[in-house]
Amino acid sequence: MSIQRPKGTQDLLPGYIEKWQYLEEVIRKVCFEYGYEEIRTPVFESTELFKRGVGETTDIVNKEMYTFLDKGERSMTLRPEGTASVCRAYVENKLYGTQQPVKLYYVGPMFRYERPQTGRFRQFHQFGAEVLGADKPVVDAEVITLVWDLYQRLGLTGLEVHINSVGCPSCRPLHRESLQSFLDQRRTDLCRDCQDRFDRNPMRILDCKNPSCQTLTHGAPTTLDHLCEDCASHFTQLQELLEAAGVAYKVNSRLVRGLDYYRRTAFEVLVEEIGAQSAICGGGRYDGLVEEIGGPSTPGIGFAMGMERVLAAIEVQKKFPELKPAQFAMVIALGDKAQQRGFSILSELRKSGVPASIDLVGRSLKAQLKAADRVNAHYALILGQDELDRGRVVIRNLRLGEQSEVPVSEIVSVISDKYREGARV
RNA sequence: GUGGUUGUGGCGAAGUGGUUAACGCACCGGAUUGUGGCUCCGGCACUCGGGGGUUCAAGUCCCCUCAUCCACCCCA
Repeated sequence: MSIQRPKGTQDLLPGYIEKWQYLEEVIRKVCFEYGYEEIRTPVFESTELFKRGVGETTDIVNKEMYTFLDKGERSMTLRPEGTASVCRAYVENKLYGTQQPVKLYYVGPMFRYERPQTGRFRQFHQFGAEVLGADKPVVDAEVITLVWDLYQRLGLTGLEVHINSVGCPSCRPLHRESLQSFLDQRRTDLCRDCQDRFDRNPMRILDCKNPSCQTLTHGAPTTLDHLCEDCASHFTQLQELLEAAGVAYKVNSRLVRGLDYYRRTAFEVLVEEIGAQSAICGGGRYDGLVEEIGGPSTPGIGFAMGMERVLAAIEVQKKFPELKPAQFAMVIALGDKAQQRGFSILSELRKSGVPASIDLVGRSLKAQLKAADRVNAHYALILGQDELDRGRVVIRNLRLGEQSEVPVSEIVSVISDKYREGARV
């Protein structure tokens, strides 16, 4: 058997790539309007960055990273997410020395070694945004609003925006303690994973999907019950701002995101209809991350959106606009002499910005018209020996099935005029 | 890492052990000689994912393997 693409990767072919281009276009537009600028960082980084930035206890670092040694024996890793890289770039390029906050976004491939399934790939794509250097609740609100706004523009419905506050280093220990004492006597009834989590990261038990863990944690103290004054007011203000912006959110006190760095605000956007992997966006505040990576103490918040999943949602909800690429004109030349003339006409058309093509494989007139039809061309410019002798070109309107003749010298201006008029028929 | 699903021509899809492996779509060509989208006709598979086995005989049964898809874990 011939070589095939690696498991969990995909070839994005013409016919579908237009949908990606459309999504990227909307993303860039929204980001521009919100004043976010693009950043591009390497697709691989020192392994250490992700160990520190994502967290040693996470599944991503423990079992999902594409790690390799380069020829200089340095351990490198294909980026599993974007936030760590953006923070690294912020520190390395001393963006903390510029006007704060810094508002950035990125679009690109991420890599995670996992078993593929619906909405999950080994190479997938994320759109993400990060705001570094601002800690007020408005920032959180703006970021969530951006996400919401983007989904609105894409026409998506039935979305659920879940928000929560996981507290900060000063209030989280209190929650941890009270949660542990709540669960202590039923500890052995928890699933195996949660028994591990009990000491390591008990908060995650709240988020466990195992039904028995869910009943056991029913009525358990949540982080919201233990927020310190600052965190509580931050969360309240966030909600007020989201209401002001018209974002339909739900407080979900069991929402605990997987990455270690989250602080205070955590949020997630879910859609049904796209399979078991229903989260199309996840994010939160990470005020300690930049420092963890060796930079100055800097607050930060951001999110990552799975583009494949967003596209799947747009697809099932049938919200893609008409995306039909069309060649405006097809030059149909018969014979070598006509081909030369036709080729020169074609090149003039292209110079004036008209999308146009010519037969490249020596097809018959009939076959060329068929081909013109297939690329949705508006006009066929027919040039044979006959026309050549008389210095004229046949213009056939393929939509109407009507045709007329025009002198060769005028053909380019006639067609480009029609193109500019945006001729629909 | 665990569980299940599927694997026939470019795509979709028949085929319930036995001569030349249906059909649809797509593609290419043609229907009195230079005009498309409809219709009609014709062309287009020597590994039925790969390997091994059972049998007189296997796409059809068994084993192994690879790939795929779906689900769990976790995540976007």
